[in-house]
Amino acid sequence: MGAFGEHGLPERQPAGRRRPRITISDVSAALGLTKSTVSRALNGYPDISSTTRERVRSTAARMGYRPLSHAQAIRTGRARALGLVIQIDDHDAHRPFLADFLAGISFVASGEGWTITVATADGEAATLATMRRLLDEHKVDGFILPRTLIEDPRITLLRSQDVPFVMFGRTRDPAGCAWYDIRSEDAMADAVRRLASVGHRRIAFVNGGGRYQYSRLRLDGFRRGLASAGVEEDPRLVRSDALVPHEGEEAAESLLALLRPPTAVVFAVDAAALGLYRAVRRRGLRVGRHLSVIGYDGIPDGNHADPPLSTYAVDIRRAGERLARMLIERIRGADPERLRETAPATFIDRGSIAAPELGPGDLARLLAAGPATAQPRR
Amino acid sequence: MGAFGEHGLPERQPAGRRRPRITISDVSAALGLTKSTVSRALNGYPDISSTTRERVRSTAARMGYRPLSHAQAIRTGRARALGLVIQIDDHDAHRPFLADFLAGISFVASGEGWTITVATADGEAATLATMRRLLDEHKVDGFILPRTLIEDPRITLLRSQDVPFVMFGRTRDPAGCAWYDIRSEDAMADAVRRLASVGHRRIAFVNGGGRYQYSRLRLDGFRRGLASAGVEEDPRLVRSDALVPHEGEEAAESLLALLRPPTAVVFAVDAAALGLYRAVRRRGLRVGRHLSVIGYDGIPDGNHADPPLSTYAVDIRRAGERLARMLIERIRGADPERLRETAPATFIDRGSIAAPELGPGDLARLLAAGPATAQPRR
DNA sequence: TCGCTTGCCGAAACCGGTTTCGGAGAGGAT
DNA sequence: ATCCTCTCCGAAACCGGTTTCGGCAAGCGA
Repeated sequence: MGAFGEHGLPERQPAGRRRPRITISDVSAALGLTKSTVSRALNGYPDISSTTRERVRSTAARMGYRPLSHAQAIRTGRARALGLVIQIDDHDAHRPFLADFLAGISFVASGEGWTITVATADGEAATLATMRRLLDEHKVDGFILPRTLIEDPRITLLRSQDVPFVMFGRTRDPAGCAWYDIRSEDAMADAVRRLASVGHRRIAFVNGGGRYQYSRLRLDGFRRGLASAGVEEDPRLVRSDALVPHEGEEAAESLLALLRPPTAVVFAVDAAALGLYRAVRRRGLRVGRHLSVIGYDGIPDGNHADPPLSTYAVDIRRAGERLARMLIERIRGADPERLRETAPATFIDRGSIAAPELGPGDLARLLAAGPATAQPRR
Repeated sequence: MGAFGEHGLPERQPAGRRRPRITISDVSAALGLTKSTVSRALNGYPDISSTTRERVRSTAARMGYRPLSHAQAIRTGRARALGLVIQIDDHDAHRPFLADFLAGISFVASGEGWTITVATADGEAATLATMRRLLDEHKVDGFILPRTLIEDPRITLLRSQDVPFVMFGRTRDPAGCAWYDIRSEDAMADAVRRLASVGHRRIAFVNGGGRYQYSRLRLDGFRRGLASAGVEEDPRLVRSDALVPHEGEEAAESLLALLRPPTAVVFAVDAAALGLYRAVRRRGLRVGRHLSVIGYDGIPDGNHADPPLSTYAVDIRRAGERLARMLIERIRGADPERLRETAPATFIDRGSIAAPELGPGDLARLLAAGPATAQPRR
């Protein structure tokens, strides 16, 4: 009795009958303790006896008490929220997977009673401004940084403010950084080896954006693949900055215009690889038969190309899960250098690669014949 | 001088040199007023003289003061956050556009100093539980509901708790509901008229999921299109519950197996329409030539089909903007019945429709010849 | 001139938590 | 028996705001 006596019957229901939350005062009153004791018990302070601690824990749980995160935030400064700022002007192969990525983050965050605050921003400056605002207003306790750059101003900002963060991707200067990343460099190397193993010797590489750390890694992987397959690298077969179909198409055009064109092309980005289809189709040729292609990312669009694009799929939901887990640990004080993980991508063969039907010479002649010979094969 | 005297030099920098936020006390001290006066001035209370109000406003602005939303929330119960719960097991044609949707919401929300809290949930029960949790913890002030159902338990929940919300889509019982929606029913009618105008008389319709309100509307639109084109409806040409390529493929198969198959198919969902391509290709026929197709949604995948899928595109960023705006107004007390908007979708002709080359009879004979005649046309 | 509104602001309580400080009581050593 | 040290909890301040309440002064009518 009297547990709610101090409150004078809470009949202040705004309009709807939301049941009135139970507060820490309710719990303390029910236990005959003070708020401070309950608070310290629940937060594991050492000056509370284990008997009391357990008693508090169990009745708090039984009463369904959960502290109001922003009421705590006002004192502790921590909102129990993970921040994610998505730069929309940016190319982002992950965009089709954003829902999966969020699902992974949300799954872990919800389990820990944390929430996710997302924002979008147009341009690098706006991204930084948004992050600053979120920090300034204590809306988030840390950030997940998608698509890290070789030199990333976000990292500079967060480091200077001493704000916890985890990166999806690596960066040049890893000091104090925690990350989760897919070893796409291994995928590139694997792609080259696969192509070489069925007979390709002229293998081209079309890379992604130069500012991204992954581009550097994937180029390295491509070269490693060539080396391990015993194929000498030909610099004329390398292109870069192809992120969207249009750019991929241009790269493909310039490759096909070579005197000795490649018989296979490895793309660092699926979306760019789809551009090659257009170039090939325009010439009346067929991907997979006349020209082998491998992409990376596993975007769903690739499934509907003809033939479907062979690629490396990324488990992006798991990436979200791991990143959320790591960020929470990081916020709780874990050493960032201990929070570093990578995972492999998975090859999916959908039919866009095959043994070379023609040598580069024959292919060149076929191409030289021009689009004229190759009209709509309807 | 002395404006910060009470504070005794704020040298409590946690670790990084985050500049110490300026609080309402800083502002009031600088003005020689009390916190309460500053608070009421900024919140537009009538018992503050307009001179004082302006003086407070301007110095607050000059000092860069912005109230801590969770400090206000503890008293007001409002967190200045918009909630978005994404049900991931759900089919969602909007998924590829999630980033755009968020961009729209974020653009408006940021402009007003609000934030977005997103969560994902697996299944209807989990969605409701998540919403309840967010409400219980006062994490959000209202919700944007994507993909509304004919009977939507989320609406029931929010109505009963008197929580503000806006729907992306309509619902059966609109009492107390605010919404933004695309008039996809008009798009379906337009699709039929387009097909009829180039000579199609046997036009099929493959609808989406039966629980969604949009399915009901799109079927109505399809029928309206037939009526206005003077084509009699044939119930054998209507399918439903096709949301993904696989289901669309099945629907296409059963339509093509008819004694008098359609010469054109309208799909309520792009993703399902892509399934038809597979069925048609397997028969050695060609979309656009032998069978016309129109989809809806404007998903990017459709661009890479061969021929690209003609469809109706939705400006989903704008949807996000409008919904955010409406939700904020709703939270501020606007009448929901006043917050209702619809917008048209835009037809994009990419080449998957044409005048019927064959009558249904000829098409049937061609189909009856079986896939044997129609092997890989490589 | 007096009393009564009215306009305007300060004082203080309050929201739901956290954290500091101090003291009561138990136990051990002397 | 006295003193000292821990252990454990209560009291109260605090975080950064909002809101209630009351009072002072000016303005007004009588």
